[in-house]
Amino acid sequence: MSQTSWHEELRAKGYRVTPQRQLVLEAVKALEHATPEEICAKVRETARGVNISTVYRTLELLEDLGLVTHTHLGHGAPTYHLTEDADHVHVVCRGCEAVFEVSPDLAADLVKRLDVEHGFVADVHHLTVFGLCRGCR
Amino acid sequence: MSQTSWHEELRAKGYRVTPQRQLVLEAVKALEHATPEEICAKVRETARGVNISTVYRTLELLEDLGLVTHTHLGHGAPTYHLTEDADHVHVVCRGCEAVFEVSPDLAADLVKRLDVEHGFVADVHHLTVFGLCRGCR
DNA sequence: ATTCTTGCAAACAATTTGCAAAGAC
DNA sequence: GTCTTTGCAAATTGTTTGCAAGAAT
Repeated sequence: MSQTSWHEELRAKGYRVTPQRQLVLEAVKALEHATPEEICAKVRETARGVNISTVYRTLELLEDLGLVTHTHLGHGAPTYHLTEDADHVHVVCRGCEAVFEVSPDLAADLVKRLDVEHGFVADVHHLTVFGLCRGCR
Repeated sequence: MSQTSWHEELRAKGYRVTPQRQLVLEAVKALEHATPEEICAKVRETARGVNISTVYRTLELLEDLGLVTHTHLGHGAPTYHLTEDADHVHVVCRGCEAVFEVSPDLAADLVKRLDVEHGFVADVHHLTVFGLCRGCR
């Protein structure tokens, strides 16, 4: 995904390329699994700030464009990451709150059976499995 | 699970059996997949109302006792149901918002591999798979 | 009588929205 | 210059908390 490709995709759809949108995308790329608040804080480290509502609006836009995705890793705010970095399933330990990333291959059988037996196409990348890790069980 | 068993379990732990707690549990049983607000509304259909904060506190207590569990079926509030009715995996269609319940057996392979390959004990009942159903894909 | 539980109102966290000013094209 | 986007403040939604009054044991 080159710089120019999403710039042009934006413009082609009548949207505009703004510094805020570039900064938010860069923050998502840099942070990995960041909440909107964290992304906002990261962007504010640079000179020009960005308002939290702009972060929300921008994340929604970037998600529509398919550049970022989000997951719910627990109770609070969702976390965002680049779609291209998203080839994993999230595993969250309820004991120590640790978040692991495992191969989507582990869920291959589940995905296949949902498709064959129910005609359902699962989005593995949004999947989060809760439970207890080795140290906590 | 008989009436008396959880009443006595409550008392044994120093808690008290109150009408509110009985009403909330009955509402969870009756509604299935209900949010705290919905449970509150259901209870208010009966003569004596229950405050929303009491609903939250009661659900937390009932969850500690293992009588109810919750899942996140989307963006908003979590949904609660009886633990004994919880032997299924939730599948949510992002197209039509429909919620399906499928056999936990579908996830057996995932659970086993998480255990064998990562020492992680997955809680299938809290699992929610997002994707597109037959009609929406 | 003691101690737990409730209701209420206020605090809190996460998110959304209306609208005028600023910016991209 | 036109039309989108931003910032700001206010409104919304979901949840928690402090505390005095009320209820269970």
